[in-house]
Amino acid sequence: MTTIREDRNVKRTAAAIPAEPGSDREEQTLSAVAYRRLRQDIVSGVFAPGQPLRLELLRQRYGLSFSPLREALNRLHAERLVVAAALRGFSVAPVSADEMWDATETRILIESEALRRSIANGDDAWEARIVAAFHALELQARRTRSNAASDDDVWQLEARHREFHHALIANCRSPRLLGLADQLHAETQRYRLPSLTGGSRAAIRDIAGEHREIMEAALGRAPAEAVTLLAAHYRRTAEERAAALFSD
Amino acid sequence: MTTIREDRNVKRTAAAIPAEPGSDREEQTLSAVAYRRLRQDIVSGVFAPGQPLRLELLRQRYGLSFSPLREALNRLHAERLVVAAALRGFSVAPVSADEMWDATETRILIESEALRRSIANGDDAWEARIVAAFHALELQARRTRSNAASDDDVWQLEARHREFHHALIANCRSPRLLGLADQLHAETQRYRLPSLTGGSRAAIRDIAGEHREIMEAALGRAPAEAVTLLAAHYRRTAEERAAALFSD
DNA sequence: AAAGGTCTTTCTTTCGAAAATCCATCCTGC
DNA sequence: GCAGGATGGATTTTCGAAAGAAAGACCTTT
Repeated sequence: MTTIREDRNVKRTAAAIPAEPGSDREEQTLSAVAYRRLRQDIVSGVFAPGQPLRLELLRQRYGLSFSPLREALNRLHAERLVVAAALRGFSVAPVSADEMWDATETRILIESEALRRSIANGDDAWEARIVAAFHALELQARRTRSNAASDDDVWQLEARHREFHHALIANCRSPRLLGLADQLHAETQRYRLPSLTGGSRAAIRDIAGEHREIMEAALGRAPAEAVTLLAAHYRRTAEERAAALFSD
Repeated sequence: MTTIREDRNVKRTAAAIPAEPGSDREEQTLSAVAYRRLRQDIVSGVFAPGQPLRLELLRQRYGLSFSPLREALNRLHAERLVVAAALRGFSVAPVSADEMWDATETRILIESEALRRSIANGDDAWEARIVAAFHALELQARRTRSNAASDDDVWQLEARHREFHHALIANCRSPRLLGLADQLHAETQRYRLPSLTGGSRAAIRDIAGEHREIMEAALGRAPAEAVTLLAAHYRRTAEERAAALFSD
């Protein structure tokens, strides 16, 4: 009891300070905390696909009350990461080959268009961001592959990968396309294979090379080629995952 | 004692009846009621764009408590129909020419792909549904135009229009594309002009003719042509609305 | 022993109030 | 006169409990 009140007072005070730029800003509401943490835990597989998300369990895990949890679950439901059955609560959305391919092809549709527009609007800052993201991704990939990769290394690699793909389409000037790309990224991310993250199969595919080709086509203002390469990149990833997860 | 048992038994029995098909099924939860009604009221302009959605107001209007209202608002937030500011509540998403065009072009992207796939997968039932929807739309359009159109006529016309466009893409076999099409339909519907619904400008454009051409291209298995016509149809509508609403 | 119905348990959903926050207004001190 | 801070009312957000529904346990009856 006391601990809770103390905690909350601390947060209040912190929230009153107007968010120093550059620093990790304090979350504004508990609903936002619940949303962020739940999304992360679903995408990263802490909760298995199909698993019922019992409110009492979540309440204990996150130390929150029902209201913010239900709000977060409703948002995730709209994003297709959880399914809801009336009067029977929420579950993690199930996975299947069909769902994975639907998410993958929809992602290709969205990001292809976003990439075309991003190239058309491309400027110096856009190019610089892509080059920087590619470089950071390569460094982190090497770091993750070489020595025994820590969990943080794997997490960093995913963040760099996300940033690289986001940088490519960042100049498309469509808030909807960017939002959908983010959402579909989260959905496809659920099919990521733990065994492959730094494993042997990765060597078969020259992922870094694929990234480089996409980047060069984008910077060279060759939209058709860039889109073809990007689609192939995503389809290869999906095929790899389908083969391992659904044993086609 | 007895009363309690009776009450519970009565409700059990009612709930146990498995929702007679065709009849208006009882809404399962109050959250679902709140979602449906709020969405309708936002799309149809009962709440003006930008207007704050005060919870107390909504509570009185719908006779619901905070919890189901907040859940509905969160879902609508994910659909971009309402915007949320932390600790300052929800507002109806504002409208602008930029937003309208983003919604329109995104809708064209989604529905074009869905239409291509729908044509590729098309079967007899799909064709029949399109023809039936087109016919029903024409009848209702005539009914709405001829005599003094009642509010119900206008509402019916919108429903027929929605069903026609939905029938075209219904066979695409992608739950995501269908869901996004529905969502983007709601967003673009907000820019509908009351003055034009049965008004004079409608005569300038041969909307029924555009619909017929799209249908014929689809039934004739000419995906490229169908997609071109559909995109032109949506762009013309958007141009009309931009001219009237944002006085370009 | 099986079928059918009733009770118990578990869980979701809803409610109303309490806590926390924002915003506008007013007051104080310079 | 005005900047700056306190104050009050309106509003959102959160909480914990009560109500409602589903699933399984249990008991009766045949």
